[in-house]
Amino acid sequence: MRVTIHDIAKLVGVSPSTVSRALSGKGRISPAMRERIRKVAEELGYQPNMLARGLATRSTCAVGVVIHERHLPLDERSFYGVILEAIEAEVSKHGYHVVFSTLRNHALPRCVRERRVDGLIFLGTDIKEELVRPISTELPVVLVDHCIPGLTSVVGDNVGGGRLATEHLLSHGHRNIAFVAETLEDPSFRARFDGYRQALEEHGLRVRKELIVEGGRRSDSDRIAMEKLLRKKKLPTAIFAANDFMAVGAIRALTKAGLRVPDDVAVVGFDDGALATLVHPPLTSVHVPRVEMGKSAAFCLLELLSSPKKVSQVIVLPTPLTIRESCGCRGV
Amino acid sequence: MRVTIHDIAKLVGVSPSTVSRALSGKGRISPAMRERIRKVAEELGYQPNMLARGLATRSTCAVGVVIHERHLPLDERSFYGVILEAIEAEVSKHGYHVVFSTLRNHALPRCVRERRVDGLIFLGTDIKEELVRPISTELPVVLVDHCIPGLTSVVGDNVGGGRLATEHLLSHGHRNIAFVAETLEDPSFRARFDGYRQALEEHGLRVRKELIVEGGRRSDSDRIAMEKLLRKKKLPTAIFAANDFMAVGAIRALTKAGLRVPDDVAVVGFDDGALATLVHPPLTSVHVPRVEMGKSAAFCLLELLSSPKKVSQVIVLPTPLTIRESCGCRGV
DNA sequence: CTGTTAGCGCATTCAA
DNA sequence: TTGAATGCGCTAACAG
Repeated sequence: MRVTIHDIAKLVGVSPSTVSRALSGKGRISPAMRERIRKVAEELGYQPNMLARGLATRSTCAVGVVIHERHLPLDERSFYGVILEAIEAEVSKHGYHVVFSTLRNHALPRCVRERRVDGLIFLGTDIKEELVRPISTELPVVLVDHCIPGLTSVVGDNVGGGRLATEHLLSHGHRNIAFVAETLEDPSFRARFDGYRQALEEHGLRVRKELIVEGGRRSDSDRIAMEKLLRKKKLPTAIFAANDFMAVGAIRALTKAGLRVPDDVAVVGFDDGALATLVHPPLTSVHVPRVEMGKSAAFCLLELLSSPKKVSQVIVLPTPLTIRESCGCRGV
Repeated sequence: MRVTIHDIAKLVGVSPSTVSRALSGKGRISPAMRERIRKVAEELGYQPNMLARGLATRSTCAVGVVIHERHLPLDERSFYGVILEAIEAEVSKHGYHVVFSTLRNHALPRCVRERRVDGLIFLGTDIKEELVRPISTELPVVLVDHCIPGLTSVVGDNVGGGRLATEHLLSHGHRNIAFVAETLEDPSFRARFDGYRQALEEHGLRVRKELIVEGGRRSDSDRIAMEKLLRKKKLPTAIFAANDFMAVGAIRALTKAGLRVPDDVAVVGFDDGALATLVHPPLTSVHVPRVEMGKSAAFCLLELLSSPKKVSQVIVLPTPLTIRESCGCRGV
């Protein structure tokens, strides 16, 4: 049995509540007594049982990080791992723990049912409003990479990034720019597409249906999409891919087809993750600040936890373009 | 305030302890009464407060998953994300939660100090024995990707995989096979190297120092290593890379240098993650069964949790070679 | 400033 | 089979 405040109280000759006050930092207590108790606690190797404390204070000092299983696996293609990690780094600084869980069938996560967490961060676009809104009335909730009216969320500037990428290709003189994505049903990809459209329209160009290809939500989505694209009679001179995975797939498919990147077809991706520098030519890509997104989400949640009735906000993080070579620029 | 067993008790007209028995499934109770209570609980939307239950039963229904910060980021280069996910999938089936945390400075993870978890899974090779052994006397511990005598661990067959990869290259007729790694200080990479050596020696060949290159623990380790290698007067005809990241870097560096893969230099990697099919040519790689590793680790831990004094074991998972094209085989 | 009392929500004796 | 009493380890309200 581990040492409790009772053990310390007995040893010091005070009451347990005095020990509690000395150790929890709350409540008035004389500095001398506090030091004495602290020392004994230290010597005894006392560690508070946070579950007990939580039961008494009705707080858990834990936040849930929930990701929908559709966004899995958390492998080389996903960037939620980095966000998870950033959240953990941030909340742990403030004494909070991370309960990681996967959302299956849009069912209420067990960690909230069991009241194991004080707040929740949802990762990804596949979060149903019907699920989140009821939760948000009981617990502070922060969304990452997704927006629901009235809820605090942290997102990258997908529209702006889409414009940036497209404008960059336009500035290289391209007029036939394809848009390649897994699916336009995903809100993030849709937003990136909107940016693409805006940029085109501002340049007096129209979105041409035959230049939009989707590969579907599947592991070989890139291959499917590129097969569709390469089958067209007239190939685009540039491709804006909705994420790095598709961009890398595009480069591979183009190379295989005997086309040179960027000379025959330029490619720009979106995410700017580790993949971008792993391919040849190095991928020009819209940077999504994943670490900042995680940090920011954690920060927002901690804020909500400390001041319950804070107003919700949408934090849009900038997504600058990281220029490498696949767009046709000379290597930096 | 959420509904508690007292509310149910009052409504049904029984004592709280009866409700507890009915709902927790433990203790004798008449089936009729149980059903009655269950129904009311259902109607009231009762959800047990697991922290309270944990305090009473001194169990948390949570396991900690700890990764050393050196193995971060959890980005496209890491495969611990997948393992984490597999662990969560497995333990959640049994009602357990995952507390995810990062190990900094080899300090005792807070989740164990605060007794928030019933058991612990350590991910990665960078786990000091001095840290883990004391913990393991208090809590069941399972190691993934790392071995410490007397502790249960789940690892891939690194030595066997190293042999397999090397033998495959030997079977292609290669005699000058380089070994490229981030660092041989890492036990996994060291084991893969040992497999490489064994295979060579069994074929009457010796390890040649000039064919072993390390890039160091850094983000551009692949570049550093390949620069070293390409500077040699005599190039190898094949490269066995200690992981996919280095293999991909090798392919990129070779391509850049005007060499063809696999015609001029064959390449085999290790991990067989998503990267392997993202590069051109598709990477032949030793498969590390990450999902199985996670599942297996979770299973071991759950077993230790249910039967406390189970003997420790080392589970070695097979690492077959996934043949694609970078080794010189025709595409499958 | 400190001790006493009374829970937090649940499980688990022991009687009945 | 059920109820009453007690405790898990800690905090908090109220006295003193």
